[in-house]
Amino acid sequence: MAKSSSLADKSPPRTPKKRKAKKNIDPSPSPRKSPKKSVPKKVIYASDIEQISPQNKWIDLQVPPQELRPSATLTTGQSFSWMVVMDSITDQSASSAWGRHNETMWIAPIGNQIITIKETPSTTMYRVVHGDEENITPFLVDYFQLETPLDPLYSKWSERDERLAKIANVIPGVRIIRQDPVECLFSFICSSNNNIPRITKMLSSFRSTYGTKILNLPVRHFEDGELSEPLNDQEMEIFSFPTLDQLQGATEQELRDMGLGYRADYIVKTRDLLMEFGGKEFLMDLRSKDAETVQEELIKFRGIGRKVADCVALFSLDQTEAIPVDVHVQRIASRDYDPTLSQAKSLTPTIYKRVGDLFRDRFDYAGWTHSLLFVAELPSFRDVLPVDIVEQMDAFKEEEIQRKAKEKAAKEARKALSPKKK
DNA sequence: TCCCGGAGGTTATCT
DNA sequence: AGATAACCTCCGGGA
Repeated sequence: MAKSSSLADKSPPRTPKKRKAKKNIDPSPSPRKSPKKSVPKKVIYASDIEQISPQNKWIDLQVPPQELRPSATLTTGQSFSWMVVMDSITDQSASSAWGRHNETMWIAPIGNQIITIKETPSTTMYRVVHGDEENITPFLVDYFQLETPLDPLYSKWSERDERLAKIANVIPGVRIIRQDPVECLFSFICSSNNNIPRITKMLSSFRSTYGTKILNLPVRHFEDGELSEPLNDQEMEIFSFPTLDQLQGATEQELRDMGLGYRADYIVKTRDLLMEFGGKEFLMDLRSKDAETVQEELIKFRGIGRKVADCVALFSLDQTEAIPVDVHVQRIASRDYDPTLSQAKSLTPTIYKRVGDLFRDRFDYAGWTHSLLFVAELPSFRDVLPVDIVEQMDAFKEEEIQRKAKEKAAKEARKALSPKKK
């Protein structure tokens, strides 16, 4: 029986081109890579933002820390839209929200609005910086899924897992955000084999190339603890995330030139297939489908494997049991639930499911649980965790280094022994 | 200074 | 089913 499916017919086998022999074929060897001349960091400063649409007041979402902590929710890598707003000089502001929990203020374009969020000790506030104030509260209640009480989930998880209980105790309010599926889909295609700073950069140029300009935000320089005056000559342009329609003209070459790399091809093909399937509506309909169907449908898109599919499912399609398994999640599972997992050579489909099941078997809303455990691993949360938890993490990390070194040595030895086979 | 491997994966090919 | 190489690009650590 022919092994080629109709899908395979459409995508010709990749030409077995070999890797380019030469490594650095960069045509322009970066004229002068200015040697670490400390570039002043551009920051968004709170008092500058306050002056935009001053008639719009801060509104209290009336949600206690146990139910929502933006500092632990916007920093987990589930959304690439939120930017840190610096609200004091002591704040060592980063430009992206990734991995930071000491911040208290953020700003993001959501749809065609720009919203800023402020975390206080007792609640979370928001202010509409740009756009219609109407109905933003219900929108944010939906966005943060506040109708799903988090505290009872924390309690149930904690009963089930002593270690998690210790973490839950010190990291309240980690939630899954309910994002726009189209944005989520394209964003996570960009995340493959990639790191957060670069993903953020790629998406930023993606937005500015195809999205709609919403507003200019004033920026300042921050260097050596000094904050400059607002830079009148440069502002940060904020764009909406492009709609499917706005992406119609995008070509692979164009996307490559933007620095998306081989993902350029994925974006174009996914756009086309999504149009064929019915566009955004197709994705919205998946919200009411079961987990397997959602996986199955998402994996049909180019550039979307299990991991990315589960990201999209969890972060935008209401699939509360979806667990995006990456090397980090596998580490957690291996360390805390099933040591035999460390034997696994690679993240095969079987292992992938096994890892996810370890969470799903223990916890309701396992995708949400995994997020809390994932957050706990971020370096910036070390100082709030109990000592024994941190020690255990470090010990395992050390073990892992040893194991890897051993594996590497064994591999080298094998290679040296085996007669070079071409 | 240069070079290499890894970074929150996916795809195709080969056992 | 599992293992492996290739893939854009950027960046930090080791030689």
